[in-house]
Amino acid sequence: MPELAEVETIIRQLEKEIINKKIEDVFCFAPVVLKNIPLSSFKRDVMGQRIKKIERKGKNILIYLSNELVILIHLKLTGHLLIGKYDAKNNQLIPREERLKDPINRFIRLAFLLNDNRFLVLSDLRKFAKILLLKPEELEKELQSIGIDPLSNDFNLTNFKNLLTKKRGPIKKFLMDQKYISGIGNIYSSEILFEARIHPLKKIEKLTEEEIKNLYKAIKKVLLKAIKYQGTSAQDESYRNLYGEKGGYEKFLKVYQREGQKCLRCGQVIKRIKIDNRSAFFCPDCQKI
DNA sequence: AAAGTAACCTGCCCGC
DNA sequence: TGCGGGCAGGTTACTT
Repeated sequence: MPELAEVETIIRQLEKEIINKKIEDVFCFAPVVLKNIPLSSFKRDVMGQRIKKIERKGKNILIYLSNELVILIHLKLTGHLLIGKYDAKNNQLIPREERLKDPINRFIRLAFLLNDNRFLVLSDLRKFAKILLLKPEELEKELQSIGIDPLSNDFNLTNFKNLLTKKRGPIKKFLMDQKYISGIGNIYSSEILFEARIHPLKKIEKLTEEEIKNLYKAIKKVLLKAIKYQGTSAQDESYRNLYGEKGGYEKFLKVYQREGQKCLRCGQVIKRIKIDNRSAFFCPDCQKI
């Protein structure tokens, strides 16, 4: 579900909504989401703590607590973080029957009750999402293999070129590999390569100077615009922001999920191929191999 | 060491 | 109508 733009949108909304709130209670309906700690310990360590800081590392959401512990949430493919879905009258999570009718809320796996009587909820159809509770040193270890953030100041053309020398093979694989650059997934890798006019199978070692520069610019351009429009909800039950709203970037997608449709730049038919078992969308005319 | 594959799960859609 | 196969935004563990 979420890539950098979607997680960044959620982070900004979380900062608005839950900073300094206290976690009063935790309800878990699928303990499988807690990957490194039993529910009972998680509740013990988290209840009564205040939320001090929210951060994004790649696609990871970090919630810093007043007792120095950090909740790490990764939404994987179908996770949603939602706020405020609760039964105000009874001051509880909306009843199960009601939840199951709602396409997003029917998959609630874990809920935090906050001291403003709202719930922060993790919904996740496929149960791939993970929640970890970490000490600072554990967090550091957990994040050590996460690559540079493409929005950070350190992500400049020189550093980008250096990274490219560390890997060979299809450029799309490189863009999606979180240990080099963090935050780019299947949607934006296709969109970035279209913007840069580079074929997704183009080998890193065959990229020209100009292509590298174009790719660098395309990464920033596409991601910033995607954040501006609060991410992409490509399918019906896909990404939602903290308030359950869809993203606004779908209407700007040029190739992703446009197989068989005409390229908006040249009219050629958009193709889909498999790279590393993931769909890659591209224009065979605009994007050079 | 890099590359491929299965696995984690659930639901939907398509064709037969 | 039912069933099987393929598909889906991500990552990791295991095998070649």
